[in-house]
Amino acid sequence: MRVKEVADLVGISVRTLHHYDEIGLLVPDQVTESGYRIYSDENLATLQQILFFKELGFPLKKIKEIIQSPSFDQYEALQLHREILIKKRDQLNQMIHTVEKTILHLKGEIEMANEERFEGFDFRKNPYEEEARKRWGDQTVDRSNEVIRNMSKEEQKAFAQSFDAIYRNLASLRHLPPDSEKAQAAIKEWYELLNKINYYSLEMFKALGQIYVDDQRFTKNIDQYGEGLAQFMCEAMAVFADQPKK
Amino acid sequence: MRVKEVADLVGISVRTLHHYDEIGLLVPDQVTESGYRIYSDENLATLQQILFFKELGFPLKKIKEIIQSPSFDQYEALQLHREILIKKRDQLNQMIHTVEKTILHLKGEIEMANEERFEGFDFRKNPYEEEARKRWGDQTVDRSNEVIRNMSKEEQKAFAQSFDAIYRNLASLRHLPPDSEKAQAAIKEWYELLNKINYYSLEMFKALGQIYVDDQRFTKNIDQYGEGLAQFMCEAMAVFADQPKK
DNA sequence: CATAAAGTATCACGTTACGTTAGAGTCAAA
DNA sequence: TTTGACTCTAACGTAACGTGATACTTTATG
Repeated sequence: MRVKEVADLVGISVRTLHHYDEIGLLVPDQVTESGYRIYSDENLATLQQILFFKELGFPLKKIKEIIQSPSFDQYEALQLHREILIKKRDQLNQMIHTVEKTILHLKGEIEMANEERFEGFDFRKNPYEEEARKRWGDQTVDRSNEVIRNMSKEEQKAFAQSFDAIYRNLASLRHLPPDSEKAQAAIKEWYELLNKINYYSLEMFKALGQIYVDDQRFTKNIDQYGEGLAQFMCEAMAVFADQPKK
Repeated sequence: MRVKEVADLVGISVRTLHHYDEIGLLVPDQVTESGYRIYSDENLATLQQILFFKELGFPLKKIKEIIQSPSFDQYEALQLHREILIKKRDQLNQMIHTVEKTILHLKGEIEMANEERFEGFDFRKNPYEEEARKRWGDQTVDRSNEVIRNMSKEEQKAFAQSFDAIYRNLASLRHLPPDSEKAQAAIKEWYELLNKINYYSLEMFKALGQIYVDDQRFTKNIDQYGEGLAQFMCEAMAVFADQPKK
């Protein structure tokens, strides 16, 4: 299928398909000698996933990460889609209820507080991002794991020891406030060590801390060094990332 | 209520509130001497409307037009909100069904065509725009009516006569194809006459033609000159607006 | 086969709706 | 009084296309 056919079938623009190709989000399986994009059935299946995540409010960059994640599984994604759609339907029922209450309020039949006006309406940041991260991990983490996998045994051992040392140090500091000098010094070491493996911006670093508590696998692993360490690190990493810029 | 309180209550950013004030979409009822915005309960009610239309995919510019339309009525808007929410809920049920079918397809239990993958998903342009236009009219039309109302009686009479003449001419041409030379010449006159009253871009002109058939009031009025004239004009105006640019 | 219209490509500026950062002023609580 | 939170304006940046232009390709028809 060429661009117009796909665009018409799906209800998006040709420009959108061009754009998705450009950014590597949906690359057609084939391109003719004259440069025409040919989309396969597989491309269409992927497009469905893309459009669904987009509908849920995910930025394209994030969608790309998700569907290209090693652990991404189409079947699992569809299960999530179904769950979320059901959740949204329930939310819609709540919204209908709120609007109905507002109508009654306008007719003077009931009282209504300002808070009630917005019940069921959720304008905050994409609430489904957490869900996706839990299922498909974080690309930065995945890349780090990849880098470590490609290290020599000696290098791996050296890093493992550094990891161990820092975890132990942090475990011994976890009774301190996350923003204390000692905690922050240890976190700085942690930040620098991670940046030896793979580039982490402060923002990524902070998000990683959040993953430590959100993802049971990380929490379990880290809390071996001391109960509550994952939570402590999460907070300390946020402080570190949020410190005033120099 | 000041910006942070409103932002936290509703789940939007302070920046958004600033932006809405800047573009005149939501202007706080009060501003302190130090320049602080103070939002009233009435402002919150308007914000609810704004956020709802925004959730439905309306551009802010359009939302502004709607809520500032002379015929905008909050009660009516809430009724529409309720209708649309119910529609969306039904659509969600369809989407759930489609996803479930996709899951079965993936498990090899059923066959599925490409078209079926996207059933219930609607990625086209805002489908609720028509609904809103029907209820709250078109700002350009409203402004034209306003201009005419402020004309002297002589001017009004002169324009009425010009309107009449063009309608009659077009009525006599409606058996021709909308893109015929004669039809297009008459439509050009119509375009120029309207632009004497109020500025119409080609895009607006085309949208106005659509209003002639969508809005019963216009259809009735125009079809007095000849059955099907509104439809004919709609098509001819679209041709005129879409003609190659010179 | 020739032609015209529809389809397709790339390029690049424009649009919309904020997000983000910076620097300065204001408010409220301790 | 001090400090931290809040608020303001200004302005650049970002994401995701929309739009218009120009040139090449494909398809259907006479």
